Amino acid sequence: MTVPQTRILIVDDLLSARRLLGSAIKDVLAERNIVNYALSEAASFKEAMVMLDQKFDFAFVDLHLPDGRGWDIIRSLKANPEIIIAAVTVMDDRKSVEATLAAGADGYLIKDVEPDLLHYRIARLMAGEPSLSPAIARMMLARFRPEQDHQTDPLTDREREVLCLVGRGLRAKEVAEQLKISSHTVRDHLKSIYRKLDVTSRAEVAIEAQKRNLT
Amino acid sequence: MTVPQTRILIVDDLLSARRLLGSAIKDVLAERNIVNYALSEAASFKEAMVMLDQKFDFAFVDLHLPDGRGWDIIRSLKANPEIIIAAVTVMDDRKSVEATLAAGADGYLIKDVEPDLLHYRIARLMAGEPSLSPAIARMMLARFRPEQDHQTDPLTDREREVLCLVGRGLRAKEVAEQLKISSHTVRDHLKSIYRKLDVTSRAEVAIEAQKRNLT
DNA sequence: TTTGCAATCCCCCTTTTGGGGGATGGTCAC
DNA sequence: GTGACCATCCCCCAAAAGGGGGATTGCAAA
Repeated sequence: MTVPQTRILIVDDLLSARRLLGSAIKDVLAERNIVNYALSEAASFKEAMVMLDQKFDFAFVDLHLPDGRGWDIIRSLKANPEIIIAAVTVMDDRKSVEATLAAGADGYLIKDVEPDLLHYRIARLMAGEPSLSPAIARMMLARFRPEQDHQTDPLTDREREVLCLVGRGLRAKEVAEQLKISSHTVRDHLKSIYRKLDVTSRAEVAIEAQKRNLT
Repeated sequence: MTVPQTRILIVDDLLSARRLLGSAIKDVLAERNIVNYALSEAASFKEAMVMLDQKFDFAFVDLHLPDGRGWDIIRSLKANPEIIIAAVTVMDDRKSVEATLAAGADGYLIKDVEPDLLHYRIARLMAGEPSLSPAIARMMLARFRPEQDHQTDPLTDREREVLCLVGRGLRAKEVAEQLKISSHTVRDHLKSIYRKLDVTSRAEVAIEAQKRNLT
């Protein structure tokens, strides 16, 4: 029997949460006929940190620990690129979600969900598929949509074009060549953009362009 | 009986694909005890365009039509913000996926998938949850990860600080005040950043800062 | 110890920007 | 036709940015 052991880590300060997750995970493992596994648990940030030198195949990490940030644990665990990590937490705001995904999480499980759904998501996750709770997926989708309503956007079409190009880092002269207009005109449009968006530099314009997904 | 009718649109140039989708959708509708529905089909971009004045509750749109781009259909349909749209297509590259989500799609179904899974995803989608095929979800996740390893990052800590502030749109003088150093020094660091990142303007620096999540 | 590099400061110069002005022709609504 | 925009072009000027140079301190590695 030289089947490599499947190593799983659960990080959560609440015993009940660890139990719930643990049993769901065991169910999934049983379904997949995996018997050779080791399930480790950490009840705090500190406990987790001392386990980080070990290699795990899967990790379920609560983001809000009393003594530390789950994101840092995720980042450290991802030093092993093979690992699959799920963030486990209550609902969070957009910035937390993005930070979590940026840290390297492959899934984002909302805690208080029906057991069936939890089981399903864990199964998918362990099969190697990213798994996001619907609310999280919705946030991610929103990230890709140009957020400004076209009604509220005070910019004209031409100004948006200029915004886009300047947002890519082009100088006035380059934008002028691209649009086949005078560089004077480019700067005029830029002035309008500054006025309308209340900014005063190209760096800010670049930021605005990013916000509007005009890359 | 004044229950409002559920209106569904399928856009695909292949008859077989329309049949497959249609039957899966009917199954889901049956499951949810919805009998009062109308299923419309369009076999081409042109056919779809003439139907856009109608209001639909759900739409399943193939992206690659012989005579037009599915994205444009999605964008038009989204004029009704209540609609739920799924892009239906074969696997695509990252830019297409992003364009699709930006156009307003709530789901992204890969065509040649097991019928069970298709059924499941459609059910989820019609329940109002975003639904992405695993491969698509993976791409989206990748979008959030900082792509450069910190090892390869040639910038010093101080330079990263400057990068961050300039990336927020501050001018040299303002950065200098913030860091309590001379504006000369700020510009020196900026020069190093330009050299190391191979850029030549603050706008580009702002873009880089965004990429690195140093907002 | 010498070498290298990060961090700090300064000077010079040219180009670009930011902000103000004015001008023309076009379109669209009232 | 008279405003109200929009897009286009131009001028001026001060400030900022971009790109060289040189210099010092301190620290860590070779």
